[in-house]
Amino acid sequence: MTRGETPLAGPVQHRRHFLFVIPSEVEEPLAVTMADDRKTLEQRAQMTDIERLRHSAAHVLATAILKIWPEAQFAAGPPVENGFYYDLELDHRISPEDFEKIEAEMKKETKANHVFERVVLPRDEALSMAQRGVLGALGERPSPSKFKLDIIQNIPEGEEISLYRNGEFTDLCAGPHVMRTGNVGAFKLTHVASAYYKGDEKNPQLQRIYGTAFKNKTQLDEYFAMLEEAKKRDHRKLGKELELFTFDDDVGPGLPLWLPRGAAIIEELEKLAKETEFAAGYQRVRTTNLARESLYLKSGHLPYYKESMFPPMIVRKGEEFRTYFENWEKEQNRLHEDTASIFLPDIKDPEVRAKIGGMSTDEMNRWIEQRIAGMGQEAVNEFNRMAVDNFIPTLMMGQVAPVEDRYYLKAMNCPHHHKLFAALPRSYRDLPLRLAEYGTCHRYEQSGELFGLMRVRSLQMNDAHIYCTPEQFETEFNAVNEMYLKYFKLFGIEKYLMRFSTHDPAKLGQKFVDEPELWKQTEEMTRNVLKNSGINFVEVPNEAAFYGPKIDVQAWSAIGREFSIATNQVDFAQPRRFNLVYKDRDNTEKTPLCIHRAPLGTHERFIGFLIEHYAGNFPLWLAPEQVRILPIGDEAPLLDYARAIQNELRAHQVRAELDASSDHIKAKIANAEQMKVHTMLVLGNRDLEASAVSVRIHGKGNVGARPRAEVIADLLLSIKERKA
RNA sequence: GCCGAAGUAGCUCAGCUGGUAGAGCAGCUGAUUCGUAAUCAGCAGGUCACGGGUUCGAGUCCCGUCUUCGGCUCCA
Repeated sequence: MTRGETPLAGPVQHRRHFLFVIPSEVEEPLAVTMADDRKTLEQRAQMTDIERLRHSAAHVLATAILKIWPEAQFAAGPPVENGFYYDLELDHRISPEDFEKIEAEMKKETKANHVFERVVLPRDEALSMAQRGVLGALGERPSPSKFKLDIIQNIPEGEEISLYRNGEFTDLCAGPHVMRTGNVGAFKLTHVASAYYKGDEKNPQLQRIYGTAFKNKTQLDEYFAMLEEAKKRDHRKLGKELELFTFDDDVGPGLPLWLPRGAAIIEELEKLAKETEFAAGYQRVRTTNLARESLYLKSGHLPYYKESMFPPMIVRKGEEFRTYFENWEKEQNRLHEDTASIFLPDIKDPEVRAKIGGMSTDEMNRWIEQRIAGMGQEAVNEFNRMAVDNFIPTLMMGQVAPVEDRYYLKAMNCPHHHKLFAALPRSYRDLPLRLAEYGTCHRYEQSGELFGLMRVRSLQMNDAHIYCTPEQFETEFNAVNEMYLKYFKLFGIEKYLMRFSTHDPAKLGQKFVDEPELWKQTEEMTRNVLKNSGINFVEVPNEAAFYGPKIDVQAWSAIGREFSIATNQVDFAQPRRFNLVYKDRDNTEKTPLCIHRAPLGTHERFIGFLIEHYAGNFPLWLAPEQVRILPIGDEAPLLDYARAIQNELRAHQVRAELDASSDHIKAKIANAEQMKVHTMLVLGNRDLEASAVSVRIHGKGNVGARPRAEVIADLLLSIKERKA
């Protein structure tokens, strides 16, 4: 798989967070997916105006680069979400310092206002042009346009081949383009990155020059102003400024440490989830962070998911003894055969191993003597000679470190929860059984994938597994979706999308578990639930998990960053792997369905999302510091009054601080505003005399003085109701 | 993991082609007693990410490591 993404059921996903994952039996070949996904000419023609403009800007960029470096080899130059890029091969490493020079050439090209001319031509002619190096070039060149050549060779027979010209520049291109280069009104190169040709690391590595383009300068400026604004909301920046979390090299990459202010947000989310789930009939459970290898063998996560798990902890020195064992096994002599014939079956027999495991050294020696009693004297001598450094450690392997005894940090909670299901005899009366846990999971994300709080190696999910009968499924699934919607409403998440991934009946038994009826049934029910609930969703065929249909929940933060908050999945395979059963009405044992769900995803990602969503201006109930009391001056009676108010608030679990510094009131306010404290209570002698407090709300300013009791009551109500 | 860039005080950053490490904010101390976004002064704060190398001399040049950031098919 590319980029070491775990081979999961379903396609490789970039910057996606997997709630939990079960490997497919058959890894999906990537190449097939690519072939399937090739865009048709018709699809290509469907470009929006801005995409068309940006695609043309990519041609202008190529033109400019060729003016400076005529030998550059171009690959693909599409429009992308916020601009365009062009991939090229060039010995000179283009750096941002080159941008000015390139942009100047681009400017010349747009000033010249060349027409974009489309030419349709036969395949052999296109091939010949590529051979002569004229595609993606300003004219004939000594070496062929190799990427263009490759692209032409991959164009299906019968599909029209076209090229576009602007001035001296000719490029293989399906189009479409704007009329003239002058239509590319305003542009700017933004960054340079690297990319493999066709995204395959076996292919040459190319330089990717990114830029953006707009109709005019005003729109371009607006775009960059928006980017500036977005930067201010970046959760990494705000996380530091607001003292929410930190990373430390000694702790390790991707392992966030939550400062008190950040932990306060976590506490609130936990409280929210616990209340909501309790009301919805969930039960809390707690499971360990570690488990034996055998658990993950049973769940099927090993070896498929191994790459994404931290390497195992091996109890005692199993590896070392195994090496002895391997060396010993390699010995090709009579001794080997004799001893092997006696001891190999012993070593491989778990019962014998367990027996040896309980022996003291003396007992073991006696046992060995008994086992070799039938051998000739010569063999016994030889055996004794090598027993000390070879054979006994080999046996001890069975005693101290069997191969199975490895422990892994858990990467998902489901196997543990399945064990809890299995811990008690279950009847249909126990279902649905909803087990919830804020469990800490560890995943070995690739170093290049780590990204602030969005992609970490230590994470806590607001996880739960619902075990139910097929009859209960629809109600349960609907309830889960209701919960999602409730949360969206609470957090004011307006832009979201649920991607409903279904199976392809043609791939049953390969990509998808061979349960045609269950697939049909659960997909139908899921579809109904989605339709009836008015949820914004799209159906994505052929992208289901191996074991059942799933829903990915995507949301967009205020700065347009996409978040895959959670996946919500149906699973009818894992309960079977774990032999989970309940006794049904008819006294037969049946396997439950399992729904995996985590509406808030992980603390880490969700808080990252919230930081950007609120730009750090959290609503009162979530604010790390809900109230700060700011006395005007530091006279004793005033400070006593301030402390009394703080104590009263704290008694009601309100996160209230007191600024008793010698700063002037203006400075105290500035400090509190900077830390985005939600409510500031300004106290002067006027307030003291009137038993009042002056309320100032972050972002709103002074809202006036009111009686102390009234203000406190309002604060408590607002927190209790989680008002926006 | 791969490619590229970056790492200087708690934070934000300056430090030119190698020549004794700097500012603002935060911190500490003192003064200031101020009614809604920054009162004044003084002090302290650094193994220039880490480890090697070149050099009379390295924050600066070279190599390696770590971390962070931007990317790694939204596809002629």
